Order: sequence, then C-alpha cells, then structure tokens
Amino acid sequence: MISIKKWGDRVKYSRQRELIREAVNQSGEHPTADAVYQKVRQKEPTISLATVYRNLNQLAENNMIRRVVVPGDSDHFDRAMEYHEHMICTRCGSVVDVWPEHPLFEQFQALPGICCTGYELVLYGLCSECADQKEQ
Amino acid sequence: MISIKKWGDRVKYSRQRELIREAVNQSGEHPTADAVYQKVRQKEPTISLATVYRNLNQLAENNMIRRVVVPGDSDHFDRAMEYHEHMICTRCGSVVDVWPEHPLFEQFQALPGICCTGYELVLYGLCSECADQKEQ
DNA sequence: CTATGTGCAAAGGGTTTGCAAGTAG
DNA sequence: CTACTTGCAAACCCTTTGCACATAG
Repeated sequence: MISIKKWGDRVKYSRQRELIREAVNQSGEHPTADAVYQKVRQKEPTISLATVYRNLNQLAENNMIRRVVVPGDSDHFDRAMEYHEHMICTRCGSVVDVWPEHPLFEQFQALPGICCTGYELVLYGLCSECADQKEQ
Repeated sequence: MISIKKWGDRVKYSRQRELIREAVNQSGEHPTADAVYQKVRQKEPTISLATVYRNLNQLAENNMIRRVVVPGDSDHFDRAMEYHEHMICTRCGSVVDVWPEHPLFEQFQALPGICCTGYELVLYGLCSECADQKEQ
C-alpha cells in the first residue's frame, strides 16, 4: 500500500495504476494504451481498457509519464525522463528517442511575435534497424 | 473546366474539389474539414462531408494544401505557402501562423544518431488577441 | 463513512469506406 | 468507354463516459 503521492492528496493508491505505471516505465518501447492494456492484463486479467485510459491520462497530466502524440496513430506513452524528442520510423512505425544537444524550447520561446509556452514535436525518419536494411 | 493538374494525369477535374481548394486557400483561417464543408455547402448544397475529406486528403498528399495536425482536435488545413509553423492559442484555440527566422528542418536533419526526413510541429501559446485580453 | 477508483457496456467524435450512380476526358 | 468522383449511409477506430459496485484512507 505504498502510495507515492507526489501529486496531491486526492489521489488514492490503486494496484491497477501501479501496474500501468510500471508497464510504461519498464518498457523500453513507447507503448500505446492498448499495448499497456495487453501487458497489464497478464498480471491483472480483469482490468479494463477504460481503466488504462483513465490512469494513463491521470499519470500524464501529473507528469508521471509522458504522452507522445503521433499524427494518424494512437497516442504513445513514455516514461517521464530527462528532456528528449521522438522520431517515428517511416518504415516500421516504431518510436525512437532522440537526444538533441540543445533544448528546442528556448528557441521556440524566442520566436518573434508570439509567446510560446509549449510545443509538440514529432520527427520522421528511419530508425537504425530500418536504415541498415535499406542499404542491403 | 480548367484543370490545373500539377499532380499527375489520373486526376480529373471536379467542381467540388475546386470549391474545396478555394475554401482553404481563400480562408485566412485554418479551417477544419467540417469548416470547409460548411463553407462549400453554401455554393454546393449537395456536397457530402465524405467528399470534403477525400479531397482534402488528396490535396494535402499532393502538397496543394497543407495539413495542420492539432493534438486532441480535428486536423486543420492551410493554404500551401512559404515555410512557416503554427501555434495553437491555449486560450481560444485558434491556429496562428508563425514565421521563424531560420527553418527548423536543417537543425533536425543535423540531429545526431538519426536521419530525419520530416517533422510535425505544433507550438502552444497565446494569440495576440488573447494576450491583450489577459493584460486587462 | 466518503471520496476516489474500477469494470462493463454504451456512447462519442472524427474520419474512412463500400457501393451504385454520375461525369470528365 | 473507362477511370475517376460523388453522395449516402454504414462502418471504423480510438477514446471517453455513465453507472453501480468496490476500496483506500
């Protein structure tokens, strides 16, 4: 019953939420809600997809995990960790972490004429595996 | 019957498509599919939303117009014009054109470890109107 | 005890698709 | 004539929601 409540006292512990958080955090991938659902179902067979969505939303809103928006695809989720961006492989569709040397936000804030408070970026390209295959 | 076929010979002229293209190009806004539908319906009352979607997709694929992906919202469409980005006003939801001094694509291509071939960016902030109101 | 969380099933909203009829070339 | 387009309605897909029950604190 260890509730790590960094996010307000109105949040109660739930086994389901912990499993969902684990599923996102332990995954090297960037699972979709459904992928999380499939994974958590192995330990908690009666969990519902609605619960997964509710908790992913709650976790993302509280910055416990990060939502990766992929145009034309379901949202993906990523563990909350240090600043990085995401690339979608245009061949296999996988989501790849990209680590820019300099954060982009500062230059977006410096854009003339607007006051930028946030952004959503998705890069497209080939992941290393697909790039290798293409050479063959 | 002036068919401007910059995009292959398999495309036939259609009055509907021209109206859709006009609706996007003449609009200073960044209309959604439904907004285009409402606008075109004034001149072509029997047009269907499916036709609007089909043509917007076709036009966007052929770079006659540009698709603006807004997470959590319908796609918006913009006339195809010189390079610029888009900001979503977090207060009123409007889509605002932003003109960076230096194209971002080059620096994305220079990112280490990947081969970036494209990107999708949405900025968030306050449009000038909402920024003014906030001061009051 | 009370507010929060869950599971289920149904609803939602935006977008796409199958089909038969229409039309450009 | 033939391929491309259209309108209509139904299907799709992902996600959210209403509700009654369960459970943390």
